[in-house]
Amino acid sequence: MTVRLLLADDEHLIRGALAALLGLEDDLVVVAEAASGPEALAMARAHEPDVAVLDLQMPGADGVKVATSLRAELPGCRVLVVTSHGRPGHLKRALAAGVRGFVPKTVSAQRLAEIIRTVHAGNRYVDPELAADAISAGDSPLTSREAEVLELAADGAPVAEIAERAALSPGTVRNYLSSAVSKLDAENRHAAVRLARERGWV
Amino acid sequence: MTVRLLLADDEHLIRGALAALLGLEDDLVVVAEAASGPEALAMARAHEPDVAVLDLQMPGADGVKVATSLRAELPGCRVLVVTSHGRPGHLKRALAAGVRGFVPKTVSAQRLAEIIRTVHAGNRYVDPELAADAISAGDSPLTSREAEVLELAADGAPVAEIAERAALSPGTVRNYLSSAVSKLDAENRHAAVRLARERGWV
DNA sequence: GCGGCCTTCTGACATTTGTCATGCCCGGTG
DNA sequence: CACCGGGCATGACAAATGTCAGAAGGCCGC
Repeated sequence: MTVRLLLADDEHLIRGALAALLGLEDDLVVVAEAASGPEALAMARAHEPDVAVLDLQMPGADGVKVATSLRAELPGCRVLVVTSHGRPGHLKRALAAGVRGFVPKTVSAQRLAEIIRTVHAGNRYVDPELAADAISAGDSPLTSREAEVLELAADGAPVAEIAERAALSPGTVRNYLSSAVSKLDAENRHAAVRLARERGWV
Repeated sequence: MTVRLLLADDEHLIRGALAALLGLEDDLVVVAEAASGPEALAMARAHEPDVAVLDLQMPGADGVKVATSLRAELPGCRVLVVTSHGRPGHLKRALAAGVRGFVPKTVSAQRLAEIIRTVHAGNRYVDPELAADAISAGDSPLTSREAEVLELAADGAPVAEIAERAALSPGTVRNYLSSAVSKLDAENRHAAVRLARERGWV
């Protein structure tokens, strides 16, 4: 019994190479490839694969967004996410989106093939190292507004602009930033943004 | 006549897949693989490949640093850099380090094989799109101190800390930051850092 | 329904940044 | 040699930011 695969990754080099390698396994067959989020969705609808192997960072819509849509449209399609930068928060969000497997790109193709079979069999697989990171990083201590404001502060915008974009008073924005900074034990808002990014909380 | 290759990339998945695909070409043979900068250097010394295919972002030492060392130790070894995020400044630095080819990971393996041959023949190859970006981005308008201070400001450290780490007076640091911000036409130092990063100037 | 937490605001204050003018020392260039 | 640009500094001022206290409304759980 063969497993029908969808591969989605914006890097042609990797996608092609992966397709070739996985295709060598005689129980795996790559039925579709995509280079962006929307394309991955379209391909999934058209080919109804058994397992979708998605890169986390793609133009258009990231792996988690695609996984969410896929979950709704093709419940029978298992989703496996592959990523270069394993941030703890991403793992959490991916699992919440119904993703069945989460692995870093540092695994070998051989290993990936095994994991694809595991996922196809209905089991879950999460890279042990990433899982440990996610557990040790814990949950975000930020309230939703704090996270929202912090995100708006990410590109170095001044308070006035953040306030406008969040439809809040400037004073409130400063209060949220201040509490986020103290919760994250950062020196200032910019360090806070960096820390929250590292832990995948924004 | 076969071309002996060194592959260096920290992502096992990609490196392995690439090795397999390039190995299919009958005039290419992968003689060594590495997962980090230092390992790449060691492998190069041990196997003396004709062409080294290096990822730009690797633990230990990045592709450009490795290329520089390689240039000195193995002048006969051509260097080809492959990257996911094609920042204009990186291209410039890579060429300055004696790199013969610079391509994004969005090319196909087929295309990469051709480029390897091109580079091995002594020619240069730079991805046209990246070249266009590099030209339109122009040279960095920052003096070396401005760039240095901006880099130290990257993780959100306060002026006092930057001053200490750069062995400068706080006032001087602020002057440099101020001039960098105005040269980059940014709203504040943090936006300036972001812009400089995007253009590959830090 | 009371206590607790989140959201939202205001006002006040200390600190940090951003900006500008000005000055000195140095290495190169005409 | 005189001049200029870059590196480095200081001092002063305005603006932005960080911190704190206080207060009102909403929602949830007990």
